[in-house]
Amino acid sequence: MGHRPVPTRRERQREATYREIVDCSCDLLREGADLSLRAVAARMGVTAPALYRYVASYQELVDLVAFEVDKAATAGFAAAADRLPDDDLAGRLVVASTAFRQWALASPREFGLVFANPVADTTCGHRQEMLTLSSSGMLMTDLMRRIWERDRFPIPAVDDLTPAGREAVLDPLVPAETDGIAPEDRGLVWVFMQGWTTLYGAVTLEVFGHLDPRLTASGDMFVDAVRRFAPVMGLAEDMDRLEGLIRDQLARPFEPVAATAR
Amino acid sequence: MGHRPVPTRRERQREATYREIVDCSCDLLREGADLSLRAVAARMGVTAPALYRYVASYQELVDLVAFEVDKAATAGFAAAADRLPDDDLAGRLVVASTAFRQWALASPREFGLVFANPVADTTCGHRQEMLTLSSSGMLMTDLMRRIWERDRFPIPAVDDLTPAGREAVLDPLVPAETDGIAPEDRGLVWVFMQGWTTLYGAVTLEVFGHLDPRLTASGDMFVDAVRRFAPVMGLAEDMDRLEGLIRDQLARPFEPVAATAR
DNA sequence: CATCTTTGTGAACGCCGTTAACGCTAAACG
DNA sequence: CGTTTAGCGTTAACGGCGTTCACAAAGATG
Repeated sequence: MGHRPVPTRRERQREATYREIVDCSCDLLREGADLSLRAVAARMGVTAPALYRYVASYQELVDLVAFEVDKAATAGFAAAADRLPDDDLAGRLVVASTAFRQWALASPREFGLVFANPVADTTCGHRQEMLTLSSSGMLMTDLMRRIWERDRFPIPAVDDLTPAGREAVLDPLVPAETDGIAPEDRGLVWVFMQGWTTLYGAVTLEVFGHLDPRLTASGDMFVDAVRRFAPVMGLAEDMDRLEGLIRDQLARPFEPVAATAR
Repeated sequence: MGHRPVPTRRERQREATYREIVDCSCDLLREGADLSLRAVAARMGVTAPALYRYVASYQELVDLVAFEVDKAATAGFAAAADRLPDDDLAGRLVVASTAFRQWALASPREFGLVFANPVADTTCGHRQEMLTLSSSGMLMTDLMRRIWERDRFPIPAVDDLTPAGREAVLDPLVPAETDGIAPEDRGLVWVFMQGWTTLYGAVTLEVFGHLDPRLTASGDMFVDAVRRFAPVMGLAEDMDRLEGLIRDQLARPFEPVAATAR
């Protein structure tokens, strides 16, 4: 299996071009310009139609960039969590979530690309992978799973879920880390979704400017949302300490992890 | 004051044109086409530059349409709530919220226009009105306020809020119905915001396709989100009945209220 | 060598927002 | 009443966008 079919010269060339496309796109976004085939092409020193050898349409470029942006941002969230000891799982979770919020507020364009983009056609039969492009979602759900494995906080019984809920947790569309979760414990996946709903809601509200700017500046409503969700994961007792960690993370500017080669 | 400065002929003409612009824009959105000055102009039997006599830019057209779309949609939510007795405030609230969700899912383009639009510049000093364009938000907060006036469910004390929270509830930017709320009861406004965060989050998540389609189809996660918020408003006891109302509303297709003349 | 595939180019099409200079027409004014 | 003027619409044009197509250079393949 892993015998890696040695890339031919052309294949390497092609992959390098792909990376250049993504890099130029990210540069454009970072500079506040808006993403366009022509702009990317120009920056690469190439004409626009050339890009059609690599992406089939503008939308495909957007999807490609969104995927990479999400991956890069997630690395940043993980790095923020790494400031804490390995065994402080709850701390890592709230810090990663806070880093997510700060990234979103600092890079609304990128956030919109990844999370407020009409994610693929709902009618495209091939079991739309990347419901959430998953990279960042995965980080959070993984931490939640490990907290549960340690604390065994109460989760809904699979039989108590609605039929659609049962289906969704037993055979999830998002390719999360659910494989290691026993069928009878799949109520945990429901908690994943509750948490994701809460986090996504709080952050999106702020990014789109539908919250009082003073609260967005202070982060108080975000903290409140986390506080209200904490009991679901049995973290009520720990919450005062956790709020400290959140506030601490809120104080430092979000720093993206440097793009690693390869 | 109310002596209505009888509109001159020109003024009536001008206002009629404004309405035609909005109407044509809505038609375009409804048909799945995308909103553009040229398309609107063409549909009006006019050339594009003519529209610049009415809106200063494309963005201004978007804002104008968003405002009207929100107003019209809100009328639909209110109509849905009107299917219930006047004194069933909690029922009206959940039904209106459910209608909001259904509208959003049925008209994602319009929803995006109103609620996922980089709402004005945050740097524009003039105390950005319409943080949420407010029409629909107003409907919900009004119902919440009336429920509280009747039930007096517990609300946070103003002094328990964070400094930014205090400022935000005492001198709110959103021109809500807060005027009638005594300063010492302004903790209620905090509950408004919590509710808005929850509702906005649940709906946006679904509209942007970041939830398992089976759950979006069944509405189970939406119901769950409402269930988790209900206790905050002291509606836990009533929640089984309310879920019935939600499911009932989920079953009927959302019908926009017919545009009334004037 | 000849052949075929891959990758880029230039020109063009149709759409977009926006600006400018120019008429027409209906209200406003003396 | 006639004359002025402000409001509204026009045509023409600019630059930018995604996208298509026919074609040329360059690389890999036999």
